[in-house]
Amino acid sequence: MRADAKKNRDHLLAVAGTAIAEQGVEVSLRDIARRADVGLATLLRHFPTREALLDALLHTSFEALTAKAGALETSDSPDEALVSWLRDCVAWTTEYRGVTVLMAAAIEDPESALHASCVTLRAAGARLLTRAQAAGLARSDIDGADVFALVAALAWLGDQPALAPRAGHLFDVVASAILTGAASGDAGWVTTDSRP
Amino acid sequence: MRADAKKNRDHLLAVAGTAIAEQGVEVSLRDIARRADVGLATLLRHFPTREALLDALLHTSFEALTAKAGALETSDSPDEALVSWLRDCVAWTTEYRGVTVLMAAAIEDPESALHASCVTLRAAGARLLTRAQAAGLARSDIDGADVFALVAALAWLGDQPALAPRAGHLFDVVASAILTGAASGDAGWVTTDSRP
DNA sequence: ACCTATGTGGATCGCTGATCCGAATAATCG
DNA sequence: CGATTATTCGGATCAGCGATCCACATAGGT
Repeated sequence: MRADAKKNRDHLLAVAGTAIAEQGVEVSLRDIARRADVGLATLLRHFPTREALLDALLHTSFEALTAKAGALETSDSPDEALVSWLRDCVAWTTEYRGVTVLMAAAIEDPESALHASCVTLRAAGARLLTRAQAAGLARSDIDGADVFALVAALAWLGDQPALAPRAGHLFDVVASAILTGAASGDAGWVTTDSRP
Repeated sequence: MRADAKKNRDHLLAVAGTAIAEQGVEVSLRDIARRADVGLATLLRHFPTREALLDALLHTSFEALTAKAGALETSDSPDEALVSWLRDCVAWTTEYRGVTVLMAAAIEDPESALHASCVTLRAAGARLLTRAQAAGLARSDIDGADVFALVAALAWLGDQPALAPRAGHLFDVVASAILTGAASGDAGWVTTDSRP
């Protein structure tokens, strides 16, 4: 890659990160190009679609989440491992308002630039789920795709200004449904807030 | 209202219903106007915003759901009443792909044309929840807003092509979390599908 | 039959992402 | 170091969106 091209690419990624943090992933690509003092065509050549831009931007985040899942696979409490990883996933999406919709669309679209990352993430979650199920700590009538969908739904809640205040509490509610709660019926130990 | 205006208004509503059924609530307003052989300005004068159009279109559905909730309030099993009404709500949204996002935005925006309908719906659900809680059949650490958010999240799942196949099953999972399952721990009786 | 208040829709605006292509420039070769 | 070539750039343009304006048509009461 030519030096000026790489410079533009890196600069665009930096600017896109800022813009998305401010306005969410649906920010105007023209805005990003303007703020990077670059033509819109240049942005679109480096990243032909919004998904391609996001994939480049979120690649390290995806890797971090996947790595964390790998580390948790040897934890000695598979239920806590699963729930804490799911919580991390939901928490991570809050940094990229609107990303959930794109990921939900990408998981079944092999053409999407985000497809591979989403599939990897789902597989990582599935492994944690399977381990918890094997230990009898998670209900057995769900699979990795179910967990991915539940996390997506909870992440979407966090994206909706009117519903976001409930997202944390509802995560606990849903977590209590995933776990079989052999220890405690209301799964109080995963609760992070203290509403009645 | 002048007779020709009313004719246009009714015709627009009919055409909009068809178009939304085909393409979801984000269908181009220009398309609706075109298909109704009417200028875009005419559509926008009758319904200044997309929300206003939807409110007019969905008004009878909202009334039906609210009425059903009222009827269920005298049911002799508050838990079944709550869950079956929630299921109706989720099922209803599948007829209007994408409506969930608009409703989630409207519930806290008094300016939205959909605001009143959403608030009414939430209140109806809250009454059914309170009744189930009073009978000790629903967990006590959630309120009407939580249930509204959960239904919205499940409805959103049904809107995502990749996640929709799981929506029915995940409704049961979430329902089992809402109910205290005094009768059966895994709330198997609300399950409608038979996946392992 | 007229007259006015009401309704209409083509034209236009600013915005979106997509695409084209002449101009600019980095990298390479003589 | 200078010339050549392949790459990159970005202004211009296109079709689409919703919003708005206003000259024109017409329904309905007088």
